[in-house]
Amino acid sequence: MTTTMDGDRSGVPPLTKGERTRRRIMDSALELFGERGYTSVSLRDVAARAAITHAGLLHYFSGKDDLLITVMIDRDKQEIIALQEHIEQLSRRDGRPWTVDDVGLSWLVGQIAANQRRPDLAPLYVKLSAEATEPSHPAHNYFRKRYARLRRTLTGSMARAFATADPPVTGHDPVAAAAQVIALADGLQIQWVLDPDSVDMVASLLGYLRMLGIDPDGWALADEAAG
Amino acid sequence: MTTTMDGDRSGVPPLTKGERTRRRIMDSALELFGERGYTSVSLRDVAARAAITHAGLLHYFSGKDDLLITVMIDRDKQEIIALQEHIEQLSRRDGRPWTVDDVGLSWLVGQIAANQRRPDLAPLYVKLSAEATEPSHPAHNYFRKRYARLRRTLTGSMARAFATADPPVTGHDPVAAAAQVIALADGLQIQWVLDPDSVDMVASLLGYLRMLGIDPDGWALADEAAG
DNA sequence: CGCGTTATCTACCATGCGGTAGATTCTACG
DNA sequence: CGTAGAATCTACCGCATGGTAGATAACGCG
Repeated sequence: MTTTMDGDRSGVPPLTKGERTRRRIMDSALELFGERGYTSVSLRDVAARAAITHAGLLHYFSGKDDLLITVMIDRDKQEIIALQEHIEQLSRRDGRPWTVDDVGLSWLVGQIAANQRRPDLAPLYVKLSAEATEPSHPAHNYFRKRYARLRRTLTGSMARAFATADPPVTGHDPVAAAAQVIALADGLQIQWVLDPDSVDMVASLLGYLRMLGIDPDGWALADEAAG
Repeated sequence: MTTTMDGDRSGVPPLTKGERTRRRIMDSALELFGERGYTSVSLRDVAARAAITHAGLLHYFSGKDDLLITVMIDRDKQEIIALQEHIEQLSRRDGRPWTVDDVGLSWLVGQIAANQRRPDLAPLYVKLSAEATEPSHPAHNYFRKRYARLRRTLTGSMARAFATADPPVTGHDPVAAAAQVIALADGLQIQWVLDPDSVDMVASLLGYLRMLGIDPDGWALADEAAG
């Protein structure tokens, strides 16, 4: 259900047994949190999916909260790595150094497209970000920071897209547009997860960007999934 | 914390004791679900806020699920009534029969504005709609229907707004635009609930509508709250 | 006022929870 | 191959949960 046990790539880090188990736990946790949210998933649930006892799980994580934030931060790292690799790949292909500002928007759309095809992560973020709204939630601060970071990054991308559009876009505020495109992506995912036929997330996002004066038609949408 | 006990309006239905208790329970439930979501609120929590025992609560509702959907459907009824009253009031004022299509969009914006001022309902819908994403959730079907209804209603409003705009808007699909404006409202609320200073929901919504070619400047935004 | 109905309480149940303690099995390295 | 240390298990704790049973208290109508 998660990953095969012996899929070790040629030799470099032989990955001790404990590390493998830890990974298995984190994979299971990510799946289950996506399926049913944080609060209603028990440590025993996660442990069972990882073929372990819940006491065994607690050998690796100090508690349920620890498991959650560890998993989320790990997701972030993978996301950032994937984005950087994508940028490097593009730069190599075009013999030109692309930046985050250049590819941020197309990356966002690519992520949504990936979610729409292999629907694992969308429910995770939909459920968790809503739960984490409560200040006492263990992931509250994580999500505040995540959204702040996302807005910052996309503000840069938006400004860049405005500047390089043909004709250049002058009437819109990149800060507001960044928050708006994030909101749109989130809201679309809610409707889509509730009823996948009700809405075409990618088309809607691209339409929105075109409305802003940005032309996404030439984008090579990042096709690979996120991690 | 909820309503005062003797706020009975002049006489018509003297409201039996049981009915009053039932109302008190529903009010408490709505508050708590908004504060902490459905799953993590216990019947004892709700009962305590309603100054009753959890067993006493179960005299009125057959179970936790029953309580949830009863409360949500009740909210819907109040929402619809408030909308109709708003329409009638406008029609009386202008001596002209307004319809839902005429006021739908301004109503939506008014609701968001109300949420932004008195932040009770926004967290409720943010948390519940995310939880209800899971098909086994007791409110899953409720939310599917709610969103479908919302899209239908706003599609009409959108078409009307496009037609009556100056100049009339031709390039946009009312169906897609309806889903988009709902998504935008939802997504903005997530960011706003997480960090109220991060985003101006009303300004963002109005900006979006203007971008569509709709001019909301003349709207008399519905100022009163919803329930 | 009397009394049936309704509302509410106390007490209980089985279940599942997060977390801990300590015994036991397995791993991997010298 | 032996053994220290890591990994994992069994067993338990206290607590909260949703729900039930039945006794008791309050209401409100005749």
